[in-house]
Amino acid sequence: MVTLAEVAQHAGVSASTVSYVLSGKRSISANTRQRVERSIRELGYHPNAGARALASSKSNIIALMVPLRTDMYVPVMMEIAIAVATAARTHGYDVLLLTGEEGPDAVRRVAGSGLADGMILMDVELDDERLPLLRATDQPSVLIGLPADTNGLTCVDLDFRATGALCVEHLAKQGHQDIAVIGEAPAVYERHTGFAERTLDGLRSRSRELGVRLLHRPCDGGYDAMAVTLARILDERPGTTGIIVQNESAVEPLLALLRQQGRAVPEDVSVVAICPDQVATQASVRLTSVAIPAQEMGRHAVEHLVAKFEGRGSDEVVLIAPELTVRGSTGPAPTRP
Amino acid sequence: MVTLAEVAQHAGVSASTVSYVLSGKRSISANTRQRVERSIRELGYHPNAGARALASSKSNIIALMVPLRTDMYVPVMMEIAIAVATAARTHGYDVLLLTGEEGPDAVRRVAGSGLADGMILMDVELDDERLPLLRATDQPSVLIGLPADTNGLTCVDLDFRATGALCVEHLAKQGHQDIAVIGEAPAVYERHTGFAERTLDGLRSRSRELGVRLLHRPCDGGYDAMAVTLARILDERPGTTGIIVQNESAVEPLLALLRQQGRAVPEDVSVVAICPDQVATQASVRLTSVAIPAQEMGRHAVEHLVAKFEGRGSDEVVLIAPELTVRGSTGPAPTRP
DNA sequence: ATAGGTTGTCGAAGCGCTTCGATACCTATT
DNA sequence: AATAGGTATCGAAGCGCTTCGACAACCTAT
Repeated sequence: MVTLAEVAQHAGVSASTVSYVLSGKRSISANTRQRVERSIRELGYHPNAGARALASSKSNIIALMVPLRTDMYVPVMMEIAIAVATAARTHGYDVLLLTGEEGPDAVRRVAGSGLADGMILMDVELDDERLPLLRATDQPSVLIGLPADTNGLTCVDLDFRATGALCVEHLAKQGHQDIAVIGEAPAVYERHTGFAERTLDGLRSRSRELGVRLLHRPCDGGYDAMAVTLARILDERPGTTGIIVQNESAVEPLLALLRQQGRAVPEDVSVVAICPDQVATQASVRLTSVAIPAQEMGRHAVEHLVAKFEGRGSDEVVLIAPELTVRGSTGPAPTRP
Repeated sequence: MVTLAEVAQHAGVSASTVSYVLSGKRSISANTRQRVERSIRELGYHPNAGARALASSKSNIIALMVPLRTDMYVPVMMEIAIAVATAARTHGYDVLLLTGEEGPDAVRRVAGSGLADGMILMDVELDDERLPLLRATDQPSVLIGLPADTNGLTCVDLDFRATGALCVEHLAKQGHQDIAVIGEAPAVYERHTGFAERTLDGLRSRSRELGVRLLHRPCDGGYDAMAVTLARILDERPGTTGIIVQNESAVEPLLALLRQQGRAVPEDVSVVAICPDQVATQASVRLTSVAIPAQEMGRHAVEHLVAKFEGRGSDEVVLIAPELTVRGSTGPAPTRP
């Protein structure tokens, strides 16, 4: 294991000089810099992370807390996690993966031990139990998702309210009067996950404004649950011509069932999905959808956190504007007989 | 920030005593231990990770390298990653998330900086470019997946060869003579990912032994690709009565297409999937399947790595025996007219 | 010619912890 | 009674780095 001191000796300078070459915090003559850099290369030197952390009180690590649940939105979570890791590297940070398992204790452990310089929390609930701790330790942090009280917190999320509104608008504009919403699993609502409720909020208020009728039903993933939910919807509102789905694992079952019942998409029923683009383009019908911008969310989260490290951060809520991509699954409402 | 020294002072003992209470490496009287533990609680002390790493040359961190690609098997990857993180915690380790982005350099960086005590590599290719480096730095490591040359390496994986064999056996036992295999995306084979080739190997040799005919076609995920692939298969082998799928994102499209063509599952066609249980149970037909034991793989990987840290590790290849669960998608081959 | 700035380098202190003797006391064993 | 072996504790060194103050060497402006 090569140390700073060995590099210094090899280059014929003092240890501090090598350190300054590495950090650039003091000016170094071109000559010396080159000699040092050459020694570093020749000896294959890598600074020791622990020593660095100890001396500088900076670990260059960002903790990422992902939910333990694998019951929803897994690909999106994964994409966000990877986006976070990638973005973090471009700023010189590594990412520590914490699962929800430990719960709030993880916050305490990380903050207390100086393991990470800050943390990013995913899957934030409206009244998340980690938040009081986060506020107490003044650990720099960014949330992906929106809690009920965002006071003193920095949050990044898709604007799900606007997303809901956008979906309704798109269908209403095409003449749909009766719209059904197939939502997340009931458990998601029970847990008071913010995004689900906000989407619903956007859906409801916009449909009220536009004077269209809206029916919302939570739905577990999978074929069987979907069959029950769809039957119930069509029973209650036989005139439904527009469907909005917000549950990745309900998308394909829904399309299969519609097909099976002889309802053509988009001629008889229009379908709008809120899901990653990959799902929308790979489904059996190319779906008109609002994408979940996982990449962008991950990148934003990292950038805001790094900004905080550098003292230029501000507590703010960043809502990413939704974008609706029209594909083949929506069209004008069929004229009533 | 509370330090060891402060705890020591508060408890009226020396710093080293506190350290020994924490590590248990020397005997401490019950009395002293309790006093120290009380001080620790009262002051809310957390050992500083950096200092600890520096002094002990142990970071208590495991690096996990996940593939950057999100084109395949994402939920499985995620499940493994979470299983690794969870298992690591039970052994007192945290997990550092590295993306494939950096490639082999990440291995060098982590090994050189002492950031992690060892690493777990996922999505290992047959001739993986990270392996030479791994062998050069004697960084403790475990691979999830199997490279061509496992010499000097510890690997954990599902026994995909046995998996292939098991699928063929199950179908052959029910009288199926013409079996089609819908494989992973062509890109996966081009990349020479071990598991895909090993599955194929198992499928082929067992079908040869059992005297059944086998047709293998790679297939991208999604509906359109599946339609093309299925049409081609049924064109070449109209008598196909058994289908084995090894591509999560082809499962639902396949079932939809079969339904659409009036082929009943399992009366006309039997389908066996190689996929996580969740996919098998949530599909529109409850699928007979061989599960990918993500949890188990993650746990095994961690345990072997920790064993290496403690000097009781051995280089070995752990192949997890596949288990086939019979659900509703397979049955006796239809009798030929 | 001199005061005042820059620039480039060094030495030393110290970050918070682990760990290796050393020491002091106590209990068995001869 | 003298010795050996345990047990419980302390002090000090040192892990590899960052960073501060000092200082020499050189500019520039008066």
